[in-house]
Amino acid sequence: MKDIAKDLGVSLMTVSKALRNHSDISDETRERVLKRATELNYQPNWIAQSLVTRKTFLIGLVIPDLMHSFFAEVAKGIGRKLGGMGYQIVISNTEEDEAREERHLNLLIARKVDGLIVASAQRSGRADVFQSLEAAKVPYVLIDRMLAGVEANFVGVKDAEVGDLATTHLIEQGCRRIAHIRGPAVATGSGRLRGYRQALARHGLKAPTEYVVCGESGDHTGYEAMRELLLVEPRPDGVFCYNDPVAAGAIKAVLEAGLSVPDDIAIIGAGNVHYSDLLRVPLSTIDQSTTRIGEAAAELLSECMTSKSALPARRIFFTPTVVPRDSTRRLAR
Amino acid sequence: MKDIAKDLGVSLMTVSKALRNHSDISDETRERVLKRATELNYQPNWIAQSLVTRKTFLIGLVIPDLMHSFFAEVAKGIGRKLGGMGYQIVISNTEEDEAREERHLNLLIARKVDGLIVASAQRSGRADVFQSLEAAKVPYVLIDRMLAGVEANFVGVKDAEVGDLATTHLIEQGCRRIAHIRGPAVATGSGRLRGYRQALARHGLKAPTEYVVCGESGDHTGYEAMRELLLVEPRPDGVFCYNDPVAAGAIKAVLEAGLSVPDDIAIIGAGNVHYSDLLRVPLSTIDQSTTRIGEAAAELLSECMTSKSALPARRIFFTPTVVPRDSTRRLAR
DNA sequence: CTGAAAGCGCTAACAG
DNA sequence: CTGTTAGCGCTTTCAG
Repeated sequence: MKDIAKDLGVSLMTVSKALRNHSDISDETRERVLKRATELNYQPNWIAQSLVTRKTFLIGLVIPDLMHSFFAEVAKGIGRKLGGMGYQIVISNTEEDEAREERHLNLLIARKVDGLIVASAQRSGRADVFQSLEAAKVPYVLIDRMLAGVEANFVGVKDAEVGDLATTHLIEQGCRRIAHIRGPAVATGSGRLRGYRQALARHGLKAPTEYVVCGESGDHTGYEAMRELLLVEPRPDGVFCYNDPVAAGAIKAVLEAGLSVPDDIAIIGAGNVHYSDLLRVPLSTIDQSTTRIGEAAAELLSECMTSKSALPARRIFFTPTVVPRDSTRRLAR
Repeated sequence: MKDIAKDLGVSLMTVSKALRNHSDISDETRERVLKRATELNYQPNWIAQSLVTRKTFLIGLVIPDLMHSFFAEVAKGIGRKLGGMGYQIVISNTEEDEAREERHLNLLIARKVDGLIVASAQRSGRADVFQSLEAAKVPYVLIDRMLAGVEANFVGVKDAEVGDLATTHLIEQGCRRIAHIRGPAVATGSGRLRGYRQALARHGLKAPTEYVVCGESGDHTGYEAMRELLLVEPRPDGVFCYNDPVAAGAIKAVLEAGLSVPDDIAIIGAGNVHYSDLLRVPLSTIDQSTTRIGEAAAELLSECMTSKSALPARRIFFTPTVVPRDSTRRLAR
């Protein structure tokens, strides 16, 4: 900028204004400045700019697992929406680790991101991290995983509803001994479990405690958990899995044991990841409007960032729906 | 910082030095500063810091598709390695669009990232974008997709080798009419095609031009391409697909047509994405050491960023290997 | 060991 | 319409 100003015999300010086409600059001057700028291949320094404007055009995206299609899809939706508005995304993969998440969140604050979108790995209760967010006045929106006791913007589905829907679907397909491979102790994990129990209760079904086993989040854990479940007597005839990757692993275990999906054991997941339809047995699942979650979160955040006064927290819930495929298609009833 | 200095009756400089535990500060002063800093919950402002030190601890990661497991896995490897060194990753999803990539690259430069890792969507030849990188002196390393005519750091595999390996595997399994669903016109796409042709030639096999059809990169395109291929006479008995998602889509199309994989048509992909084993038919594929690509790229970049003098460009090639699974397991022969 | 001066590259606010 | 002044929050350099 200094060079341009010198070359053109104008002041630094004139250049600055011309470059951002500020109103009060003559067309002629603006032209000259712009011309010289491209000649010199001038690149504005965002750092300096950020320092004075207090705006970085950086959004922090904190998620537990990039490899999980669900989050990758959400990330894509966010990137598209926010990218169009000139923001860039700094991503942080917490690998489902609370301490790591806290560290990264603080780094992002120190970096002065304009906003934050978080699918938190915090186990229920531990919400102190978000205190610092409030203190730092960084607008943020939670996605997918609600945090008990945090009054914050949220976009996602009601977890119990997902569990209820999935379990009810299995019951309608004629399953009577329904097991659940549960997820981590975050809101989604415990909410889906609650929904599962609720659906069973409503239909007067009981499940022994061994019918709820612990997966975590990946296909590998689904496989292991299912093998465990296969040893339980009486053997379940339906399994609701925490998410689609877990369900995919579970299907593998069932088939390996020489049993059929869905005839011996019906399986349903949650999340409707894009490759569910291509699995060993096309997977029935619960759709959560993944892409729209990302987009809605982006929009909500953008409103928070634009508005001068702090807006009241809003919660946007999408309605989950059953996507029936072969893995629960039972002829019998 | 100003507050701390005032409270303690020392100068701003003393605080600054104490905070970064610079050598020449008495232990006592340091203690006092640190104590007061935590009391006030002081958070350093990285922007101001970056402006003067010319270091942002930000790495740009430019990839064509976050949803593709391959890139998600690479991203994870990079994040883990570089995250441990204090860097954060700003990600940019180009969606295989050259113009978009160019725009994002320039944004990242303006943002003064310390380094760049790029799986470029540039079609062969168009390498002018990377001129600006050189001009801006941002260290960068290319991954997965080499760029003709760009003398740059690279980490990945030799594309022709992948194509050759896959095709040869099909031949060894007894296939004689081998088709190829090719990828986009980037290095990986054309390299794999070259390898396919090379393997056919070596074994004295011919393939009519209709045996090479165009997919792009996703499972949907694989499905469409395969349907097209099923109409060709004589029908192929083996198909090498650009990547695993494409192969997954292709399998779906074959099964839908009432044919068997691998008996009627054997199928092999490339990339060894983590769910390959869970597909309709467990997918044979070519492993490219995905995670190690990410890690190696991160290490290479970190060396470039650390070294004061510009290092000569290095190229790291991993050796691709066949991962045989059911989709090519033919009893015959 | 501590501090004063100067400045990173840019912009807000106001004066000419 | 153009320019001056005064910083943003921090670090580097060099003198006490």
